[in-house]
Amino acid sequence: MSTSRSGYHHGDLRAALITAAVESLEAGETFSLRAVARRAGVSPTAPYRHFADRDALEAAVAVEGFTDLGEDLRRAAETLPEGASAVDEITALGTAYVSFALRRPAVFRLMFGNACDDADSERVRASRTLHAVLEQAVARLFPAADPASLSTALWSLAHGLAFLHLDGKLRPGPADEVVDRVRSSVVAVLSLAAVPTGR
Amino acid sequence: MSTSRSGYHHGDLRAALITAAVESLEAGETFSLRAVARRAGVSPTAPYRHFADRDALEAAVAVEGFTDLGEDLRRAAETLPEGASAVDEITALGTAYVSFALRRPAVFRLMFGNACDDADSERVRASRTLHAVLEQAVARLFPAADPASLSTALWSLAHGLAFLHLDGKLRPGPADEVVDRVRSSVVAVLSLAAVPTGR
DNA sequence: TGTACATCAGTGAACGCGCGTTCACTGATGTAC
DNA sequence: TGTACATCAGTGAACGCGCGTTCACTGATGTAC
Repeated sequence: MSTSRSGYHHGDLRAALITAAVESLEAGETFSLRAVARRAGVSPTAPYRHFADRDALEAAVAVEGFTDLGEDLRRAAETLPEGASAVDEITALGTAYVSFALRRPAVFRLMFGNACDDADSERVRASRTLHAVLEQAVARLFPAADPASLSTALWSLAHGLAFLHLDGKLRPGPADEVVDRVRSSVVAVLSLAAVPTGR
Repeated sequence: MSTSRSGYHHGDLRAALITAAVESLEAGETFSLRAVARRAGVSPTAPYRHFADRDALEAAVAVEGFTDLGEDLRRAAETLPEGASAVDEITALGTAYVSFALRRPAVFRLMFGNACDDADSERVRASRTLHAVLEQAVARLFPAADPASLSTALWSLAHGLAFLHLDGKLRPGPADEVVDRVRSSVVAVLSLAAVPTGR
């Protein structure tokens, strides 16, 4: 593959289109093949050399999003201080998840906001990888718990926090507050079992 | 307001349009003012007698959605058997929430899938009412816990479960399974505090 | 090293579509006298 | 009770828009000889 930029042959238009799509989304535009091409400085039909149709481009953007989110989570787990507790680690993962959603709302929506039933697409695989990573972390941190139920519950907690913030149902606030809210949600839920109930 | 159906004057087109919009969404169509008018059997411009623009109609649909969801939650809380535990009640509320999302996915998405920053709209108020109802239930069921943190956490848990099912990240399955999954998520999270960790 | 040529990766005009919205209009309704 | 008329709630033609996609095309590239 050539890397020259003659102006006609692009070099790596496929990657450039995905980047342009992400930029376009993050600029608040609605996703459209034409707008992406425009932003990449290319004719409206050029994307068809690299993607079968609009949906294929959208799927590629979603896959990139899942990859990025996965990296964020990995980084969050790696940069924990020595002696961090299990709750610290879960909080760190949850915070990374919610932060990603708030930092890149349109990409996050695109990743999750589609039914996308084609069972074996790269896109579905990317989301399953994410789930597996979380499940392994949960199994390691809470070896006595049922990893499937607990990872589903914790993923849902983070996912719900993310979307409720995104949709303005919970006030977004500065970055610090997000950490606090994630932590206090985790703590509230974890300490629940020890607390007397109203019945 | 007249209730005759002469064919020209509709009677209650406002309500009919909201109903048509809900039907249209539940039929899997993308939301559009023209499509809604078509479904209501009325010209494309008739809605403008009742709604300022497309967004106003959309907001009205969202408000109706919040009302319906609120009723579902109230009904779920009322129909609990005698002697149900706090966990039973939380599970029932969560199940009602997730069931609503699965039964009416497009309406649920419309209710939540928009930033909608106009702070004082009926729409925002409807969603706040929902939050308040949940917070009261939590305060009653778990009087010793911090109601704000805990209700946020539990709302997020249900909301995340709903969206992850909707988006195919967790397999939907039959209705029974949803109850099971909500219950096992709640239980997993509640019993976590009592379980030894991997650190 | 030079050249012919196949292939690749773009262009740009054109298509049909459904959309939101405007406008001047008109049929139906209900009220004042 | 009958009629004139204001108001209300629809119509339907028209607009401009951006979209996804097709098509025949052409410039650039790299390889075989």
